[in-house]
Amino acid sequence: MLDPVSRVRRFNRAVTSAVGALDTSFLGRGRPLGAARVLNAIGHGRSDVAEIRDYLGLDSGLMSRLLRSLEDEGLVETEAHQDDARRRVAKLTRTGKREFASYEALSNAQAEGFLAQHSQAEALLAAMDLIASTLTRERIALDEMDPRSEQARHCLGEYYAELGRRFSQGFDVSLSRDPDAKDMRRPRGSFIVAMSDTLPIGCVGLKGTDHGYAEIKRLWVAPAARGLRLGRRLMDAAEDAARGLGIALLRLDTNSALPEAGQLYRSTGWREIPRFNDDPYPDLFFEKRL
Amino acid sequence: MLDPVSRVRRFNRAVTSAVGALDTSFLGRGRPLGAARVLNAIGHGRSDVAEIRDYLGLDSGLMSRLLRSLEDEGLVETEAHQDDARRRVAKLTRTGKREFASYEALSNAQAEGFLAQHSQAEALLAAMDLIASTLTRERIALDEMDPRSEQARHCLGEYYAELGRRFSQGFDVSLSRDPDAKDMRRPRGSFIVAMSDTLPIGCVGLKGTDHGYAEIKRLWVAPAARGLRLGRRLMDAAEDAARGLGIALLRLDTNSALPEAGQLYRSTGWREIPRFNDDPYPDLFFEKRL
DNA sequence: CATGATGTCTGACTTTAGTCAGATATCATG
DNA sequence: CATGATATCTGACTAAAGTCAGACATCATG
Repeated sequence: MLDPVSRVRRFNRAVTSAVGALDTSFLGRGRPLGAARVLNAIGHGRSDVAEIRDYLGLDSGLMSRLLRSLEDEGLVETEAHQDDARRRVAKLTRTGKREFASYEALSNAQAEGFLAQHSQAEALLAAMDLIASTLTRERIALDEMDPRSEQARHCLGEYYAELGRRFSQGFDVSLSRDPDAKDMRRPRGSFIVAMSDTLPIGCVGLKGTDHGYAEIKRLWVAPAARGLRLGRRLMDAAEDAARGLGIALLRLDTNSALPEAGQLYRSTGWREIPRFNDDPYPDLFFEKRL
Repeated sequence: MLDPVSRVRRFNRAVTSAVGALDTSFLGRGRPLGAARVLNAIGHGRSDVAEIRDYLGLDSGLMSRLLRSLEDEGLVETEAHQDDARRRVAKLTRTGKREFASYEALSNAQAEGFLAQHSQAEALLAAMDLIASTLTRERIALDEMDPRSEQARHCLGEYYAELGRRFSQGFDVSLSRDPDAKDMRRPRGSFIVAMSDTLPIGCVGLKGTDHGYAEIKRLWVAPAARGLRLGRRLMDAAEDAARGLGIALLRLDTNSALPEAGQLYRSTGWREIPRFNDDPYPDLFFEKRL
């Protein structure tokens, strides 16, 4: 059974039984799965009852009873929301935090055990990232962030590392015109990170200049997220941000060693123009009027 | 959240919710999940009631009732086992087969939809194969097969393709000493395929000769299964087969462009020897006394 | 062929999950 | 401050899954 559909279904079977095992491990602490899921949702920082209900897809009556049972166990306390006394916020008690930590330890041990099965953990992780990104594709959020934020810095680091691998002469940020963070923050510009769940998987910078145009910089998509047309989404978001800032003309530079980038630009209304800066790395220059 | 454990857990979350969605699609035919799972197990060729119960992890009482409900629907018939009238065998009626086909169509459509999400389906499939092989690692079966079987021929085809990619001069089977299938069948030799679920993911041949030794040929592990120490398992199985055939001396040839193979041989008791054949491709020769 | 083991079935349960219709308190609005 | 909307809770239910003890037929064995 080697056709694509069979391979996907083989994966589904493998994963379904693994998920079953994962569930039963969550049952190991003498609490039904529903209650365990609520406890863990609270532990992971979801405090609003409606938010938890929504996240877990529960009926309000069921949710209420699950919360009550956790309260009876002394793991959770609820109180009215500060701004709106109809809403309730749940938080863990000291015992609840301990219990949550046990679940966390269980999950971590499980994850470590899985990684340990494989002598090439990095390949395994890359495959998992790819699949998780695909599965959560429609939930990839493009968030405007400070270019100095942890998520942005992670993306930039990966971006530089990849340039270093793909440029025959390597890549040294200090030789390139590294944009000032201030230029990629409102009101001069913007920096957008694509987040899949908690993992940053792509970014793009909009860098304001004093020359009547803004530049697109640092477009990067994680290997795990390629093929999802995320580059296009990031570019669209950057252009939207530019319009919002009243910018009418965009420019960018790139390198012919990154053919997929050039192709993306050409297919989305960018026009090749002559060199407009003296950065040593790029050899292709584009412009787009919004 | 970029550490390995967080990445595994992100994958788990993504996959858990996807599996949930998969389950609800199985509910779309107006039958509880338990009954649907039994019906599909039978459709996939599991006929022994005990086997199904074991596969699905069901209590015998529950299993019995689920079978009864499928019988009441006219989808399944049971009869006593030929050799042992205590055991029961279940099979699908004509209506049952139609119903099973509907589930199959649903699963296939789901798989196709998933593949369509991704513009680089081959990368996605490779990642799924890798994870499925890892998850089902302990269920990888080493089966002795005819070297002409479909599974064996698939492995050999992949093996030749990989040699073609990795040898600087390419690889042409007709120039190499392609072993006769008869030499890799009992009683002269053996051919072993590693099966993960329905997917062949590795092979090794034991080729009998008339020179007082047998040769190990065609050791191959699918990219999706590398890192699981499957090469070692295959070699162990081949050596066991050789012992079973009363063979006391093994030889093999390989190429220094395949360093992982040479390392495996050296670390498992093989000793380098001078060239013992005139095949143009190998440049390294090993021997092992059993 | 008696005996204990095995595989399935039935009856009588429990637990968990989920649904739905109100009840109650609070909020936003005019 | 009356009114409709919103968030949560309670009570009363159903469906599905799972558990357990014992009944029954059949098998392997000495």
